[in-house]
Amino acid sequence: MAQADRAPDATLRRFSGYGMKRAFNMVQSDLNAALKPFGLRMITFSALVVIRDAPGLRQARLAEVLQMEKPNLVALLDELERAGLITRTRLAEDRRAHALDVTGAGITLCARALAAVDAHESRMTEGLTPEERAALIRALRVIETNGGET
Amino acid sequence: MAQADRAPDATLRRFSGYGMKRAFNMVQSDLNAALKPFGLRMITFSALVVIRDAPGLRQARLAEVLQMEKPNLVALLDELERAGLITRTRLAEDRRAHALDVTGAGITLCARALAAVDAHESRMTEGLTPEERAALIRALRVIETNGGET
DNA sequence: TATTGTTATACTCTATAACTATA
DNA sequence: TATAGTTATAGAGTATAACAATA
Repeated sequence: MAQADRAPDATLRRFSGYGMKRAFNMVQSDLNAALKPFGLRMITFSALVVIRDAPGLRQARLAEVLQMEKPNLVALLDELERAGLITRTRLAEDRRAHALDVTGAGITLCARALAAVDAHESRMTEGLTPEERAALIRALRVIETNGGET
Repeated sequence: MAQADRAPDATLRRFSGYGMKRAFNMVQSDLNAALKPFGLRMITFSALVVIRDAPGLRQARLAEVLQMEKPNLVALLDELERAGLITRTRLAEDRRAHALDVTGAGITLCARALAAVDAHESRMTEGLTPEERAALIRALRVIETNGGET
């Protein structure tokens, strides 16, 4: 009878990682749906925002910031470049490197996508107070930092 | 000068989903490392725990609980069965269905793996008070629920 | 007809090795 | 010799269609 009342995943619910995976699955599908009208995915959106906020940065640095391997960045940037949202410019001071910059069209799209992602964030955190949302983001950062120390 | 002080991903840091992805990446790699000595991965561990806590449940139900597609469960259960941790038994009342159960060896391994995952959880949430950890889990559940309503 | 478990398959994400051109 | 970007490739994880056995 205690057994019947217990959710089958009650043991797993005690772990923050389980809740994170399930919550993130929801976030991911809602976010990708929100970005689809702009021709963006979660990862291309992230790259676009970072390049906009750090004009001229190199690919190796972008890979570092977004915690991805350089090879996986290539197709992604090809995609953004083909869409006319960013440019790759060979640097005069080091002709191996490319400077990344957002085009005018990219800046416009980035701003509109950001508004859509703000709406997505509001949807997903509905029911949380601003303080609870801030505490969530802080707690996630603590976990990220703890993991990075390994 | 304001620009120089700003992290390249400061705009993204305002979104809980970004923090969730980064935190979860850390959780996932630490957890998989913690489970490796037991021959388990995150997903096989989760399945093992759920089967232990809900003996006799069917594959379709397990897929539902773990939010995965039935075809993806097959290889996973083959793996647990080959390792001697679970059994699949044809049901007399519905010979299409399989009842899933954990073996004695499975129960022992499950208990030991759970202790390792508890230690992992402590590592990852170090620096958070018990109240902050509870609030994190609650906030993640709110987000999961908000997503499910879409 | 519908459902359980299964097979086959494809698509995304991620990780590594090795190449090229520059330094 | 080392580094930036690239190519090729392989492994997870995940999603869908369709099948055999059973209801």
